[in-house]
Amino acid sequence: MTRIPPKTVGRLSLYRRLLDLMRQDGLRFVYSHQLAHDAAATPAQVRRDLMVLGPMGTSNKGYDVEELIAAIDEVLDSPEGQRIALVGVGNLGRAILAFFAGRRPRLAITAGFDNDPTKAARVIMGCRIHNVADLAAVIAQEGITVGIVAVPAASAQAVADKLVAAGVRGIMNFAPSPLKVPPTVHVEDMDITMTLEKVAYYAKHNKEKAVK
Amino acid sequence: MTRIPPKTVGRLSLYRRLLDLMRQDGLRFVYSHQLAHDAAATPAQVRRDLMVLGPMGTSNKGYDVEELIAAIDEVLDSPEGQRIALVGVGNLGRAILAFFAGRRPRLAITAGFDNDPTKAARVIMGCRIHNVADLAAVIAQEGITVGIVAVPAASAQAVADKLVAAGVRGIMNFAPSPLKVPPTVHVEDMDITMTLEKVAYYAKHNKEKAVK
DNA sequence: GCCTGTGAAGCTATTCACAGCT
DNA sequence: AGCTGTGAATAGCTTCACAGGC
Repeated sequence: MTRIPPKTVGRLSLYRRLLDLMRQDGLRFVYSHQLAHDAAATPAQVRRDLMVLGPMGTSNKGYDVEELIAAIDEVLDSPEGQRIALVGVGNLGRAILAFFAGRRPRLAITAGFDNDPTKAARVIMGCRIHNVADLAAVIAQEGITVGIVAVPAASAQAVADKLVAAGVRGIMNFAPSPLKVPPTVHVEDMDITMTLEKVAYYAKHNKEKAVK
Repeated sequence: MTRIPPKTVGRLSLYRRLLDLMRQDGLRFVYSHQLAHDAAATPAQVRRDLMVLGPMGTSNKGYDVEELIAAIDEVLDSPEGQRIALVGVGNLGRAILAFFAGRRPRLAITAGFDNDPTKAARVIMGCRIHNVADLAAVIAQEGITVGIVAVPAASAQAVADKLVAAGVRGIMNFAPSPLKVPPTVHVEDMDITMTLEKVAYYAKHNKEKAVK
C-alpha cells in the first residue's frame, strides 16, 4: 500500500458518497468532470486523487461507478470493519450519534461513555452508554480502534490519555484544545470555534476568492 | 491589510484562546515555545504566524500576553462585531447553540431558523428561533454576515442559496455535501463523516507519524 | 473529439538555520 | 545564553498541459 496524502483520503470518502448517490440514480459511468462538479473540485483534482486506486477509467467513457466504489471501499475500509467509541454524551455527542445511526456498518459507533451516572446503562440511538470508569474494559472487549472526544476542553486531554492507554489508534477531537498524543495515534481536530472565527474573518475581508 | 494565509487565521484564533487562559493564570510574558507547546505546534510555526501582527516580541523576554491578545483582536475582530444565523435547529444545531452561548460577544449567534413551525418563535439558549420563511428579512434587519448550515444534506444547497441571496458573506457547513456558492462567499466545511473516515483510515494504516 | 493518466510547473505551508538584540 | 524575526530550503498540494487511447 503506497502512502496516500491525507487530503486525498478525505476526498475519496466524499467521492464515495457522491458515487453512491449516482448509483442510486441508476448511473453506470461517470466522467471526472461530473464528479468534480458534485464535489466542488476540478476535474484534474479528481483524476489525480483517483490515481491512488490504479488506472480505473476508460478513455471517452469515464469511470465505471460500481467499480470505482468497490476500489474506494478496498482502500478506505478494513475487511473486519472498525468500531468507534464516543466519549461525552451531551448535546454534541447525541448529535453525532444521530448523525451516524445506521450509516456505514463497517464503521459504527458501538459504545458511548459519560461520567454522568444517570446516562450510563441507557441506550441512545442504538448505542449503549457506559460509565467512563469502564472505558478500558469495553474498548478492549469490543476491539474499538477509534475514539471521538466530545467533552468540555477541561477534560479533553484526560479523556484522550485514557483512550490512548486503552489502545485506540485514531481520535476525532471536538474539544477546542489540541490533544497531546503519541505519534502512533492520529488526531483530527474539529474545532468549531476556530472554524467559525475563520469564516467570520473571511466574511469580513474577502473581496474575491473562496471555498477553502 | 496584507493577505493572511487561511491556516494562520485559524491558528491565531487558537493562540488567542490559549493566551486568554494564560492571562487568567496571571502570566505576563510568554515564549514562542510555550505557546507552541500548548497549541501542539512548533516554535518556528508560532513565530511565523505571529509575524502577520508585526514585530511583537522582545528578545529574551518573549511576548507580552496582554499586547498579543490585543493585536490578534485587532486582526480577527471587526469593531462593530458580526452576527451569525444558524439554520437547522435539530440535535446538531442545538449543540452548536449550547457551544456558543455567551462566548465572544463580538461574534454571536443572534438568530436561529427551522422549518418546523413548532420550533419557531421559541428561544433556545438565548437565541430566538424563526421560521425559514423569514430568513431574508431577519438577516437584513439584524445585519447578519455569517451563516451556519446544520440541516440534512438534501436541503443544504437550498439553504445556502437563501443565505447567499440574503447577503451572507461566509458559511460554516455541517452538511456532508459541498456547497456551490459565488466566489465572494467563503465556505468552511465541517464534514463529520469525512473526517471520521479519515481518522479510521489512519487508525488502520498508521505505523508512525500523526497529528493532522 | 473527448476522455484518462501523468510529468512538469506553480503555489502554499512548514521547517531550518542564523543574524541581531538584550 | 537564549530569545525573536526572517531569508532560504524543503515538503506537500493543486493546476497545467499534453501524450495516448477509444
